[in-house]
Amino acid sequence: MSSPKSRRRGGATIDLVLCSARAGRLHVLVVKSASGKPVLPFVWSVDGETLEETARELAKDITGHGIPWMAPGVATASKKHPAESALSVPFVGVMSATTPTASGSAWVAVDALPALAPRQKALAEGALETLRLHMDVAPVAFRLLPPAFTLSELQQVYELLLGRRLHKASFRRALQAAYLAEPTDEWRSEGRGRPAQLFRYSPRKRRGGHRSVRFDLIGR
Amino acid sequence: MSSPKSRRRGGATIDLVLCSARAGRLHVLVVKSASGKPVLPFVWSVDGETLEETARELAKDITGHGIPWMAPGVATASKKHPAESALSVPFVGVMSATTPTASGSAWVAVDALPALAPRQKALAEGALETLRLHMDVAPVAFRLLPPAFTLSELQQVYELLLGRRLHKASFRRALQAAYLAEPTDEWRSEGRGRPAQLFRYSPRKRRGGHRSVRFDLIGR
DNA sequence: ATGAATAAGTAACATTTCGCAACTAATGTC
DNA sequence: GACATTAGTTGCGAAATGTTACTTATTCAT
Repeated sequence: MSSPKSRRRGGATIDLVLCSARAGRLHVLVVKSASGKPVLPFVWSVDGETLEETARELAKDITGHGIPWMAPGVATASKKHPAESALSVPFVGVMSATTPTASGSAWVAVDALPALAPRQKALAEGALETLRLHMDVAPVAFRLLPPAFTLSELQQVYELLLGRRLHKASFRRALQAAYLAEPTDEWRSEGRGRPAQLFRYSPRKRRGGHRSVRFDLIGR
Repeated sequence: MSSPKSRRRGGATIDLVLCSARAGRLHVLVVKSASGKPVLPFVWSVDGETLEETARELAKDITGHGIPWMAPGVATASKKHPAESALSVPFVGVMSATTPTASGSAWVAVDALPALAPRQKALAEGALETLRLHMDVAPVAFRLLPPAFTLSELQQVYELLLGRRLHKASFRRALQAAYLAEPTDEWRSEGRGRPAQLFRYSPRKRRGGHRSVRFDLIGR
């Protein structure tokens, strides 16, 4: 897990919570530790690099791909870490469920986690909150999907993140008004029902773009 | 800065970015280090305590008061720290500008910071982003005010956080619809103009409370 | 005192957004 | 071909929001 050049700077590890959406549930990537137990990927903090740079390198080592969106999570020092690190600085990344998963790693649902070390379990469970915090301001939902996706898929991801069902027509109207997605000329037939048009994330420059006051979510 | 019981766990410091709003600008609390230079309050991470617990204790030591709202910031390992800590875990707290400031500490505007160590300067400059990230979901603006405040004061804090002017009537209607503030029977005369009624933050149980899709802020 | 200046607070109206239901369209299954 | 299933659209009433204008209460200058 720890490359030869790494030093145990500060006894802090960078822990990765890589997320994808499968079957309407949030999943995180789990690997096997040297002792065979399931762990979130982690690495000792490396001098001379940004924490996020280190996290992205680790992610690339594990998945073989760059991570389309990533944000820092909530640093945690309490509870037991698999490598006994004093402090974990988590990074929460998202990727498409269609990205091939390397052997030795597995996607597990966050609401049915295996026997992770307590700290890593808490980090994984905190990932959804981090995603929710950023989803209004960053293309989190879009990055949980492959480059081409259907609007139903996008809506399902939003429903997963928000934890509630959405209305189809309202969802599409709002999306269109924001000029965030562009239709491609491709269609996908999922078996039953009418084929769906594929869209691409392509934010166009918008006028206005001023955020308004939002009282409705304060205090639960 | 570092109490006798503290150990340099992990070479990580907890750095405090205490914020208040004064004259329409965001201010942070700066203290004098042993060598006389201005620094953000910090402490070496303490074993057996939650990071936030440690941060709250430090804040109480510095200000003499509890902090009405606090959130973890973005952990940073790059740039120079005043104590050469390998890693900073910042906490961003807010308090009323009316809270008496202890001697030896001073409020400075974030857009006119003194010669802080580069890392702490970056932490202070990142505070506004952290506040913005949470303001829709937590009573950040209310906690930047004293328990009793006028609606104009509240609006000014929102304008500071959002970075733009708001319309008075819309602001008040939205606030009323959210059942977040309760009028007191007190009024305050600020010198010129009609006296303003004082309000108190008192979130009442609301029906619904379901958050909606928000595309309008994605991708700047 | 009277009235200008200033700031708080309200009312009314146009515009936009949103929730909802009903509808059309394209595909697979029996 | 009838039917189930999923995608996508349309129209309407309700609710939220932006804007302008107005009223109320106070200080300050004359």
